[in-house]
Amino acid sequence: MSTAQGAKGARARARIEVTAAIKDEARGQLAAEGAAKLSLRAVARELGMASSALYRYFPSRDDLLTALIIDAYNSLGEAAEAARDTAADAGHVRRWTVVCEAVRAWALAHPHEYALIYGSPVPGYTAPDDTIPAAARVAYVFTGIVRDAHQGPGLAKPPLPAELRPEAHRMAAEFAPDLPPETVAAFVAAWAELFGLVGFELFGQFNRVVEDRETFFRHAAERLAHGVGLVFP
Amino acid sequence: MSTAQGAKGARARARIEVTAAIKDEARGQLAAEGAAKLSLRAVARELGMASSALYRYFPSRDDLLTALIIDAYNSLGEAAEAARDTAADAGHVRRWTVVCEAVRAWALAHPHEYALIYGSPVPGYTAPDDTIPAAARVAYVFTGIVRDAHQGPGLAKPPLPAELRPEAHRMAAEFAPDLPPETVAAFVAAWAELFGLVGFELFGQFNRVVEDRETFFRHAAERLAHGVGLVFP
DNA sequence: TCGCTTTTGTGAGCAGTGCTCTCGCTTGGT
DNA sequence: ACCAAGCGAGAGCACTGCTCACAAAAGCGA
Repeated sequence: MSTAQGAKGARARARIEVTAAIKDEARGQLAAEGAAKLSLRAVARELGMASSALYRYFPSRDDLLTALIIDAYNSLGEAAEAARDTAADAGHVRRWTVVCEAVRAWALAHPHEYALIYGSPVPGYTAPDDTIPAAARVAYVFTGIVRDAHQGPGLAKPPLPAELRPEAHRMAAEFAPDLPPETVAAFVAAWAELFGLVGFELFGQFNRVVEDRETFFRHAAERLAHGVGLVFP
Repeated sequence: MSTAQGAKGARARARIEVTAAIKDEARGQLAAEGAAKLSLRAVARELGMASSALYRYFPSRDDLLTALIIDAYNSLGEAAEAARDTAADAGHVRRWTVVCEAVRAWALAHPHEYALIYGSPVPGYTAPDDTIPAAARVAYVFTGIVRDAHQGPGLAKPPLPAELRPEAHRMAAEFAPDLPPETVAAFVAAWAELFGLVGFELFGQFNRVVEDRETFFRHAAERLAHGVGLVFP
């Protein structure tokens, strides 16, 4: 037999350990210098291994980056979920804005990671499929709040122009059959608009324009909540 | 004296000519492959000059990039202005959405340029001062529409929470003393939110989510107009 | 236990990058 | 006609992502 250790052979355990070490070091460089300056050789150097050895774990630099992208999505998702849970028994609008503020806070704390996932997608044009579930986590937190409001008496239906009805019905049928189509359409827009607010602040578009960004953002988020139909505090 | 030619000596003319050629070639590479793959050496190669000669015109790669950034802002600004002029005598909401759609169309037509200016700012953290006036052009088109509505009877005042009043007054005093503070605050938010919508579509966040993006965007833009207080069609 | 295959790690090497420096040539102004 | 400034060329440095042939090492069936 063998060492009868934890599980699945020491070989496999070492592999995931080294993989994690590489990602950690890479994440550090990403946070410090940005995705553009993330260098495989520097990561290998810091880990005391030959640069070529790193290719046993990630077939290319882009693959390392997409791994970091997934981690970033999950980190942001966790932050959003944690914020939702701390405000579990507040009103719907309050819960919405609390999560919005958590997203903003995460972005300000991890600017380069945020740029990696919501800025220009550096590698190719279309995101790899692995990123989709991780990316959906934040959105899921928001839809959960909307869903709660819908089950209680806290959701007003936004107006839905006739021209947009087919698309709204399609989106609702596919992603949230239990929610009114007008709500789903309004939510998708608010979802994108929220990240417009965060991105503008983070990428310097608000420099010399918005000063008190904290309160500005909070009220913008509140207006987004109203736009989705969240009415009670 | 001199050659009595067009102006300021042939030397200077040649310089701006070569500078333009470099920018053109660089813009081509940017559009084709993205900012990450823009290579000074490739530009020089394509122009038939030594790569070191290029440094007579742009002290560094980042300087070339910021030149392209300014050009991109101006190109987007021109597109917005042109759109505004084509709808000169439509209602305020219609003019607003027409300009929004022009911004979106420009972004879809120049994805890498858009990513360069509204995606992650690649060079440093703060944008060079030269970019500010160019960046303001688009915003100025929108404020022009809002101002027109304000001078006519087409502008409703959005609600302004007490907490946001100081900031709204400050922004209004600084940028648009002729507009109500509540309008200015709502506009700044709508401005950022608009680019959230465009960015999400362009960067693939709407993949598998929004199908009929044209009409989805149009109505989202309309709702933004209403949020700012634009009421008449 | 032996032997074999698969997995890891190594170092050299290729093609490419941004950028610097020195060297000559051309040009503009005086 | 001279001299300084501007401009282009080439070599070179330090760095990058990535590939390849090769050597240890670990796992596993016999």
